[in-house]
Amino acid sequence: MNLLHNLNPEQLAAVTLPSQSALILAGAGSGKTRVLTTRIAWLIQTGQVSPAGIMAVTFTNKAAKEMLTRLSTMLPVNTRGMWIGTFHGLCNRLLRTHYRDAALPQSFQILDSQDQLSMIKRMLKAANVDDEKYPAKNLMYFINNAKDQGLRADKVEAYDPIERKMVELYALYDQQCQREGVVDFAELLLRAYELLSRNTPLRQHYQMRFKHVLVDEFQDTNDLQYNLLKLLAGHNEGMGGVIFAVGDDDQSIYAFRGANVGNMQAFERDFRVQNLIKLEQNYRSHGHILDSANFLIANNTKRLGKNLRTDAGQGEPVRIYEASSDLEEAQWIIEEAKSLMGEGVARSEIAILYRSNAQSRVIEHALFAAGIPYTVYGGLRYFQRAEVKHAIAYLQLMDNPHNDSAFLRVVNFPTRGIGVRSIEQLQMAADTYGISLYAAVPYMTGKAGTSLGAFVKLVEGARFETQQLALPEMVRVVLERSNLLTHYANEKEGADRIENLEQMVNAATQFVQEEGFGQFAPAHLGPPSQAQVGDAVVYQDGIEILDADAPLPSVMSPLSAFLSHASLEAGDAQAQAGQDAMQLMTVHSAKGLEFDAVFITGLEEGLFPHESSARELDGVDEERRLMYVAITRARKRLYMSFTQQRMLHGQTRYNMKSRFFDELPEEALKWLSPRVQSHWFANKKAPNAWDDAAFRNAGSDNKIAQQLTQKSGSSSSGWRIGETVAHAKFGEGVIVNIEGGAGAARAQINFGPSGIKVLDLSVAKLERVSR
DNA sequence: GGAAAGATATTTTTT
DNA sequence: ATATCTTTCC
Repeated sequence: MNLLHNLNPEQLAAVTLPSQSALILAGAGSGKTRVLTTRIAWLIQTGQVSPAGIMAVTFTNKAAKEMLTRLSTMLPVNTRGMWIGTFHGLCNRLLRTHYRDAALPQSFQILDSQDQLSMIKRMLKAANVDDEKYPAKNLMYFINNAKDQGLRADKVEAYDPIERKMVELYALYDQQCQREGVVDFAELLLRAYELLSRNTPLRQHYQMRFKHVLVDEFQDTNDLQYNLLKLLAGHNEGMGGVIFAVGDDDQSIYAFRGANVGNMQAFERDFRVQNLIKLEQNYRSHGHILDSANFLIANNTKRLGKNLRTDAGQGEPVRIYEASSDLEEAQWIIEEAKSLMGEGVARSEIAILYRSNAQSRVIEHALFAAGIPYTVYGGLRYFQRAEVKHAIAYLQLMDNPHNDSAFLRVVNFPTRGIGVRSIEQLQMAADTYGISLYAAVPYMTGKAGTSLGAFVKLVEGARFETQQLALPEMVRVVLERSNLLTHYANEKEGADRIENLEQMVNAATQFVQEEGFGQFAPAHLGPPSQAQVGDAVVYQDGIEILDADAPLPSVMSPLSAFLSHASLEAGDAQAQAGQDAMQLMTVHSAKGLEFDAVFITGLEEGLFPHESSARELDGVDEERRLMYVAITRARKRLYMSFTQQRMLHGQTRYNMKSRFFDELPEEALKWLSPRVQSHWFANKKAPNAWDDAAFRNAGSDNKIAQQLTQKSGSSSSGWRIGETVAHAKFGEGVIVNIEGGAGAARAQINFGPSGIKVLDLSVAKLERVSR
């Protein structure tokens, strides 16, 4: 079978590049994943590298899985042992293998964001810190931010007393984590980075091993991730590691969580990239859609530069609708969606996108009322649910009793008469001796001592009893001994929770099978020693290196592995009923997906671009990239909508239409509601709200528009709240409020950049812009 | 220990 | 409007 079959010239060039670092600028829908996986397969097939010499990094488990699946269809190799995974997954593997060198306990556990926050709250309380002045969330952000930049507390520069205190608390937090044997997400990466940078033989070992490092979504890397990659490639040591980075600066939408697009330019410079390949052939969208995307994104400066092209025809125009309210916007979406489904478009091929989650509600209501099946992306994932986290906490305590977060979560759940008072005492004892809560239990006396002692016995008993058991049975026993099942059985609404708990046995079974734990030593042998596995233990300069060919089961117990898995892979959201349903999601979560038809909703100033983006450096550029991502999700049909009036935080808001409309090519658009001319004011043209030609051209589409057009009344002044008007000095604005009766009416008008003005309607010269 | 009332915050998200 | 967290009261 020929791997290179059906690749276009750019793709082919990228796949078959010589062994040098390269940057692949891969536009939306340009076959990025295909190039990445084919490159790996090609390198292996041509004998340039063995599967063990490859590392491929992604950001999400989904992307990693996708890569593995595709790779195994291309090559007859066992992908299980390969180093393909997320940054966090691979760092976890590295740290498990070298836990001693990384100064971690063998069964260290991973805190998810929830655990991290609760741990910080606890720490603030214990340290008697004013949580008004130092909110736990801020501190968490501060700590993660520092770690994402590779900075320990002693390296963070503090410029004021507040920051100095935060740094102090950061140090305290790290100490506490170390004491408990837990690491947060950022710590996984930072630890791995420090491990490799301090331990030269180890670093060199991996540098020699990974001849080719491939990185997906490179524009999303943060500073720490980039530095880690540099380290692995032996960038400063002439180790000749080769990085194949694939990314798209135009789709960089995660600056808010530390992603640094600048890494792309830095990479080009640092690695003297001679091979910059642009994948600009788009295989997804029709012409008008692609033109819209190209036009829009051209408004961003600081681009590496890229223009997508397609062989598909122009296709349908992008349809735009101005609704009178959010409710009516939802109504319109449903009408259009129904007509699409009438044309044979599957429900699951229709996506409704919004900038923020709060917008989904109205749409959901409308869909529900119309009886159309839909699924909302996001929401609680399986391993995040309270009952599942409780069960996990018992397992965590059995594997590492010093995890205080786990301890506190279940010490009195289900209730066993251990109240706040007892916990306070216990906490004090733990603080006094600098030990974990679990370890402090023996110091407790009296009634508290008895009940806490009973809890410890419960955990120890469960551990003892399950020593001989395989993971799924172990889970089963824990569910029963913890009394979680009985507890929820007595609850009114406990049925779903019980089901989720039972589900955990299946999750464990599946995990054991997929990760190959079944064929290795059962749990009662404990984690197999390296000698038992006998797999490539290398000694260099007295430092023991378990070669990473050793699969996961040889470096950790099934339980530890399962707990890692629960933290690193939170699982799916709702048990998705397999039925054909419309897809609702934020623009962010739509990244990487594609649909036949896409609705981009709420295109209003303040919402999209979001108002908070105005405050951030290059914030609007990022919003524009977000819009670019949204547009490029669509294959055949694209709809955009905005509304004059919308409920937000319990208040009615009147927003202007999004500036992004002015950045789209007119000839690709079809305004379904009476046309709002762009830039008419700047061009000194008369407003022509009722563009008759456009209206007539709208044809059948407009039946819906007409039906839905708001008929509700204008005020006695002749103007209506929500209406867009133009003023000679202030430009376009939206009427936010009208005060006073006929004759003496004044209007509050939001002119966006010029602010909100109160104008006397009998004096001010206003022009209608729409309707 | 748990329900009820009051306070608070509300962009985007993965690991 | 609403969800979530905190305080207050039985």
